[in-house]
Amino acid sequence: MSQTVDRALTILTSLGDGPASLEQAAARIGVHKSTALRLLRTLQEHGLVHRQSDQRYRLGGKLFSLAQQALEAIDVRQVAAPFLASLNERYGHTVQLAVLDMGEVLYLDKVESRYPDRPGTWSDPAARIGLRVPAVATAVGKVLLADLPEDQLTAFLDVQDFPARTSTSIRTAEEFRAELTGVQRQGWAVDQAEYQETVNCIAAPVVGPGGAAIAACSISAPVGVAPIAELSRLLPELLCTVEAISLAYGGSPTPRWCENRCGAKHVAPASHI
Amino acid sequence: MSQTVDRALTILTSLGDGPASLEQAAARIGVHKSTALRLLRTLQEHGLVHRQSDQRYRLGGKLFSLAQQALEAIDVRQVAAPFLASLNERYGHTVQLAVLDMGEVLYLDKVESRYPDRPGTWSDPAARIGLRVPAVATAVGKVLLADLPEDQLTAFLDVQDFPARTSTSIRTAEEFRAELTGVQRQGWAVDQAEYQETVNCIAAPVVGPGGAAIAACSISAPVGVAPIAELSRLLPELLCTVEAISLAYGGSPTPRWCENRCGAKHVAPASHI
DNA sequence: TTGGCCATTGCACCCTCTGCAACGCGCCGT
DNA sequence: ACGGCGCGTTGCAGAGGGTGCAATGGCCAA
Repeated sequence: MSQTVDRALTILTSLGDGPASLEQAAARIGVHKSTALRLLRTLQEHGLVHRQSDQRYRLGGKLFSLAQQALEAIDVRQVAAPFLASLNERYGHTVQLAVLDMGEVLYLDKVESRYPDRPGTWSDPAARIGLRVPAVATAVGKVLLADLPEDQLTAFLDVQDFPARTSTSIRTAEEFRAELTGVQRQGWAVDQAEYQETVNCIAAPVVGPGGAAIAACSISAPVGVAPIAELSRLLPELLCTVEAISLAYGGSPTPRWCENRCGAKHVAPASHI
Repeated sequence: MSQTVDRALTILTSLGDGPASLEQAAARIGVHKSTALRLLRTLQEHGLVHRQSDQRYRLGGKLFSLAQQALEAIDVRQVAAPFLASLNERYGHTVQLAVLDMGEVLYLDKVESRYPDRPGTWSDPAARIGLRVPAVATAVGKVLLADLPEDQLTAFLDVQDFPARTSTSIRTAEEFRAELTGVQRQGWAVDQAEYQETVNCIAAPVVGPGGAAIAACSISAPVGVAPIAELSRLLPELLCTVEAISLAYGGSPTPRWCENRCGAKHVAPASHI
């Protein structure tokens, strides 16, 4: 829409691939050096890029504060937090909250499993708050995609490829559509080691006031800790939790496309004030 | 430098204060609605802002990936990580790595204390990776400011105020300059509950190839766990650690302004591959 | 010292950004 | 139901500002 800003943001994004000199940065987006210089200067003034001692540019520290503020602005997260904690406390598995953002799954919150196989900090690449993962290979992704209107879903699947991440990965758009149909019928989704060979996952949608799935909540565990059959036993609990979150958020208890779903009694969140 | 980009980034920053409608966003930076619309659209195309269901704009999910990439691009962090872990393992206190960014201290890494008084996750507001705190009230800040060239330091102190955060906070620029002189002489800094009433801290600089302090490493502990005298006993260990990090990073063992400093033997980092 | 490389600056052209005004749309009150 | 109101959106003409070229400056290595 705005060429100048577009170029500046393209440079910013390109710096995500690693630091770059002025010439490199200019070459990456195909503009003259002097143009890139002005854009980078402006980005630098705002702290979004940083000039290191070797004069190369890299992403700046302001991004941390913005990311933090972005997280705080997403209010589903606030509402869901105590429910996630409660779910984690009861079974000890990893509980996550995610949304769909620009065609990818974006993790908003995470309560770490009790069996400490991974530190679970920022630097943990496995699953981190703010992490983006492909939607088609995860249970939360299926749940969120199942809520998309038909035209958006079609547009999305058209540009999507289905790499064989694991032996159980879904490999075609047709297969995935069939999977989504099942998700819509039952109101939840499962990921049987489709993204990571060693991790199973079940997910269900958080429904907002408009009846749309605004987020998804998942329980995941290493296959060694909980095989899919055992994880499935927690399904009623997960469904109760997402219903409770949905109601707390002012939404409907079930997504508009869900035809039937187990209706267990609601579980109050742990007493977090 | 570039008016258009500057306005776009100003809008972006202003969204950190909370979601805003188009008119509000336009008013915040004092431009016409249509101008703000185009800027916001461009930001939105790049995922830096998100338009929520009530049509208001808020910070977008792309910021998470950028923040993550920004963290990875800072290579001091990679180099220092095993040393920090080692230091934490030996004494159990919180160990942090920080840099100076836009006149503020920016925490790059943190190894949590073993005494679990705080969860220490993203949502922990006390001290988080990516958190920014005022430089004049922290030990790491003193160490990093002590390395600044005189003119930059003067410019910095001119616009700096010294609020009384705690009873021991430094209150004037003169007092702070005196403190810095001491820091330069001894090569390390201390924070005796100057930022938070209950937390003491010692810090020392990581020195880069150019002889400048590129980062600072600190050990901190609640006053109840370790009074300042006890914390000071860890000073030799801290100094050894920053020397080792500096050498691993290709820098000098001591900062260019450090006149004398205890020279204990280097400690190898824990065997992280 | 010299050469090359890269960041930086000055400048003229003209692209594109801007603000205005008109329009569309949903909401609320009468 | 109607009309007014508030807000987002669009088209357009003018000019402010962005762009690329070319020249300068500074740094490092040969």
